Amino acid sequence: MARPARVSPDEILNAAAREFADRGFAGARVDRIARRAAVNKAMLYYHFKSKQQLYRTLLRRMFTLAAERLNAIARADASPAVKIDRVIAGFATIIQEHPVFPAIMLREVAEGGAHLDRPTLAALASVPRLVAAIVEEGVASGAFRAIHPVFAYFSLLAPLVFYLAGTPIRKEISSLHLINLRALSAADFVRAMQQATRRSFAPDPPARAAR
Amino acid sequence: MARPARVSPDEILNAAAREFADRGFAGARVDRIARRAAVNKAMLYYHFKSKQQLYRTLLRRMFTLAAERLNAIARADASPAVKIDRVIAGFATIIQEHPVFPAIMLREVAEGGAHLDRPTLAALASVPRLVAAIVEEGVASGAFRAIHPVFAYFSLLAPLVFYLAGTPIRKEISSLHLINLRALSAADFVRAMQQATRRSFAPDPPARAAR
DNA sequence: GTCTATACTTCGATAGAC
DNA sequence: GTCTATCGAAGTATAGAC
Repeated sequence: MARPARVSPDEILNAAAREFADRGFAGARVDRIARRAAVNKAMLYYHFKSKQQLYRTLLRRMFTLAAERLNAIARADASPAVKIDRVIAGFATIIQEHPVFPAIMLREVAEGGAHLDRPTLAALASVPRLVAAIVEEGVASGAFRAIHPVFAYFSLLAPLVFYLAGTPIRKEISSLHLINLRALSAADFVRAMQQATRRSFAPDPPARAAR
Repeated sequence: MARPARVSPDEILNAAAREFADRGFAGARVDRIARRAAVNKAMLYYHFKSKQQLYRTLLRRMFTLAAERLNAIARADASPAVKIDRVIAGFATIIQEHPVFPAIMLREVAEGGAHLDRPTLAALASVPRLVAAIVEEGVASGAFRAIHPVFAYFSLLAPLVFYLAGTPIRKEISSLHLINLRALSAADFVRAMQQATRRSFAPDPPARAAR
């Protein structure tokens, strides 16, 4: 008694994610999302009341997923430095599992959150809050020097997102021979981020016989 | 014999910069650009043959300006570490002089350079090339540890752009009381970036009596 | 739940007078 | 160089049959 194959809203959301990542909210075409999901437009509007609501649902999911991963890292029994290593690797893992995330994040930052409602913004806000909690824990315990949690958040997340979202443009620039740069894989980039952050967050060695 | 006040293409470009920053290429409306520049649409099309050409002209200017500033820094007589401090401050200065830049950069990275032609991409590519030259100089002289130039470029630029472009969404999140974070001015952020980068790039102290 | 056809709107771009 | 008026294309969303 197999149920007839039903088009799940999930397939629409996946198609929407690719379209919004490629073209942004304004550039995304509802027709194209429907075609990518192998659904007709009316079906899409049956599951989601508008392009905007589809977008909000998608972003709320993204942010919630990231917050759940970060929450697991923050609650684990590990030193702040190890947690920060895991945060960096965790962001990279999420992005590799969902290659559309960086472009969507970049665009939404540029939009100033214009298409987001309160619950979506709340889901978004929990991401920096969790990172800040780890940083503050490390600063309080002396594992880190005095780092501003907001600075920590941006210096951790931004290079990863920028680098990974920038892969297409980097490929284009290098295929036009406009610049010749040594290869740098995503895994290399993560390791470089971890090394740089460990050095950047480390407390100063106490001045010899201070005071 | 004052010339009659003529609408300069520059005013159209300034209006276009704000519109493209606020809404992206796809979301930008030619009518709105014209209205913002106090010009009618036909006038705009008299100076620029299409929305795309207007966009390309704008971005080529942006990248060229940034490359010129970086070039002056790279050629100066200073240590690599000081040059990197100046690169960070220089990016921040350019952004403060042109507050529309971050959003446009974020969007263009997300677009994968889709709207750019070869000369515009060439202007863009010279920015990471100049940063890479400074980093490679520092690595070669022993002033820096072995830093990958591409990693250096992204870890310098991305946090600044992300942080400054994210100001509107940060204000919205904090005005909704979704998160309560200590203030962090742009100048503070620049100083934090400089400190973090100096620590991150510094060479390892030689192991005591190694070998 | 699923589809076709279409109403209504808005946009990029141009024609043509001055 | 500058303007008004408008065209044709393309977009979001819905009506209504099945």
